[in-house]
Amino acid sequence: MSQALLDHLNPEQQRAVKKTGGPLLVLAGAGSGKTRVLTYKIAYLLEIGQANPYEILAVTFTNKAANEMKHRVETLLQVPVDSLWIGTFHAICARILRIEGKRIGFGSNFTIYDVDDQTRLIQQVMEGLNISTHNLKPRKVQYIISDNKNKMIGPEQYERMAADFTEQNISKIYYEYKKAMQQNAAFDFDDLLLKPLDIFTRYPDILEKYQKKFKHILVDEYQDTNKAQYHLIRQLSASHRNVCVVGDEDQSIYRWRGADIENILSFEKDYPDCEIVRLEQNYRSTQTILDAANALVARNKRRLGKNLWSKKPVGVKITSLYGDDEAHEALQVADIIKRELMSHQYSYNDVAVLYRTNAQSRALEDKLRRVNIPYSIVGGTRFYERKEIKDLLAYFRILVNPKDSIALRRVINFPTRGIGLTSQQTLERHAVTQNINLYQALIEVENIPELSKTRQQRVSDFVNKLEDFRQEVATSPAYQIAVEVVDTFRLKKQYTENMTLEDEGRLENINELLNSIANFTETHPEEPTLDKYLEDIALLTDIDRWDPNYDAVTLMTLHSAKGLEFPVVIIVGLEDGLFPLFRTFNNDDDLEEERRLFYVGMTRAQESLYLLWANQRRRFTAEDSGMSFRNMPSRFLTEIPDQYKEEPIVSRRQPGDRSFPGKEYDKVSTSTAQVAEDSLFKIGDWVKHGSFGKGQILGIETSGAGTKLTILFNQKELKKVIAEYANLQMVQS
DNA sequence: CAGACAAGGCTTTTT
DNA sequence: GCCTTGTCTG
Repeated sequence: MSQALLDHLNPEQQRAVKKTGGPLLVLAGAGSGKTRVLTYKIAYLLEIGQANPYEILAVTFTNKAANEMKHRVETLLQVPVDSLWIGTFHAICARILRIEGKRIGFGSNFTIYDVDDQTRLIQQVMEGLNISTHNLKPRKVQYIISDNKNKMIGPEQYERMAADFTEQNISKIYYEYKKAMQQNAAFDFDDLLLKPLDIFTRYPDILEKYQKKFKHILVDEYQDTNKAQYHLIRQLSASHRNVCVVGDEDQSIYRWRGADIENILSFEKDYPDCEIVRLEQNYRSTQTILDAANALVARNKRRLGKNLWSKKPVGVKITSLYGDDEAHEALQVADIIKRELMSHQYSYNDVAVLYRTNAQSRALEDKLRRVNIPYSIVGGTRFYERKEIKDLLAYFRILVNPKDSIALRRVINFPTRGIGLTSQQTLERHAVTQNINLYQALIEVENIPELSKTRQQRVSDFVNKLEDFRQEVATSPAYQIAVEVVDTFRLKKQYTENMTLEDEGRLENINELLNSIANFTETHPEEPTLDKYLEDIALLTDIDRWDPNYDAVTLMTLHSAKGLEFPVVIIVGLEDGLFPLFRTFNNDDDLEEERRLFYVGMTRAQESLYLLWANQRRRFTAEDSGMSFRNMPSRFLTEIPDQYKEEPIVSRRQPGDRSFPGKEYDKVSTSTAQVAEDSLFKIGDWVKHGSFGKGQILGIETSGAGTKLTILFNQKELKKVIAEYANLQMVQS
């Protein structure tokens, strides 16, 4: 049987799988089958009796990859491997924290704070410290704190390094933030990695337990590990030293969040006795795409070097196109998709459109919707970050962890129940002076004479309901509680009263969340509790929520595309300043990372690759909102040798193609009549608006902001909207 | 205290 | 355009 496993692999892959003792570095180029190697290696270790499932730790980059890998191992071996430890760094750390939490004293009911929660907490901390949020934005402080955590710099060390007044303030905030997180029994994403390390240092017996347990450790995407992750692997593998890391330095794209490419570059130094296997045969792309990508990335200095080759045919050359602006670019994308689907037997989900920034998706969405090409977006405004969803989740979070004051503040007066700002401030003051948490203050509300009897009553009504649910939360299934909470606190009522289109959307989202909880309850029969559910969704990646089988074109950032492949890949926005971004021009390391990102994008393509850039693009930046930029083509385009590219197709947009007037930023031709003539919209046209519904255009005028349309909605509401923003769809009267 | 309305910032990538 | 924040009124 074990030989049968190996038969599916090429000689290098076999070598990687068969090396079962000691450190192993697998340098796996794009599309060289590294997931396959990891999967087979786990299967092989189990098959030959080198390890039991619970003695293997495998770290993947997404939860989806973890589930797929586990599933494939089970298919290969025909036995379940439930006790395997496989997941993302964050998921595995959360698991360790739950197990060890009780003993360490923080309990196992902690909450995971996302960036939004963190920022709110930082804002509170700043208010408490009397530091104005005017010049120093909480969001920026959040970023700085996270950055320092990624480098394993704590508040003490940061304080010592603080050079100026602002940094001294940040250091104060950092201290208080850390304290507040503890009081809230909350961990942020960085804590999830740092806390286990902290525990290992303070409780060596716990470290020893895991060192003994994990006889074999496998890590995927090792080039994107940060300092904390590096130390975790180092410490956990110290006893058995059977550590296999797989990665590709050319695909390291997370430097900005603390990933250190040195981790993979110096693996040999860390483990002088390590074996190195290079996987250079690519099974994904045509030779043309591969050669072009190789030539591009060869310009980078900091790499171990390899040369990918493919047995696949040479294939078609890379197509590059350029057009007028983002709307025109989107039109070209739509054309490419239609053409590819017609000339090959592709379906929509064979096509991916990749971009550097999430904001670029809007123009694409607009166009694809108009021409009826189905699409699905990965990332962007995330489902779990929507207001109505966060409100609902806040209720659940309080039930699981009443110390979570961010969640409590969020819903203490939502839906409004007569506990206004003044009452809240009184409660907070009481909490601070009595040195108790906010939830406790609500429970003891009758001890707060500053609040009138009616106010006290309102508070205790609220907190008593919560207390009732808290009795249930550990035992009842998540779905049951969720439905009861929505019912008791009338969380849908807000949105059912007027039923605008926006309300409908919010209701849909709430129902979708309830469905997902129902689904969770069914698929986790052994522990269908709310706290497990909350942890699950907190650690989801964007890709985890994406369904590759749904027949739609996929729109996502280049970062999200890592690890995926599509027959047709279209990369848009290849303009100097956007990709690569302006701010990377003066820093070689940053520029090399942008180049690697482009390399990742190119190597997603199996058959055809399209590269697009637009002459002019409207961008929102901190300095200049909504201005249009003139762009030069990306320097990366010229770094691809001509022999792999078709002559660039320069197309001027035909007047009839215009989704909106193209020249209004030129400041040359802005007379109303002319723009109105150029516009896709005419007076009298019928359009549909996302929240206002159907309406008729009564007037068109131009202003500095764009084309202003006066529209009569539902025959009664007169509104002025900016055409470029309004997300309008043309409809028949 | 609640709701309506205006004003201003925003977008580099994500666990 | 979106979203958050601040201000005003009943």
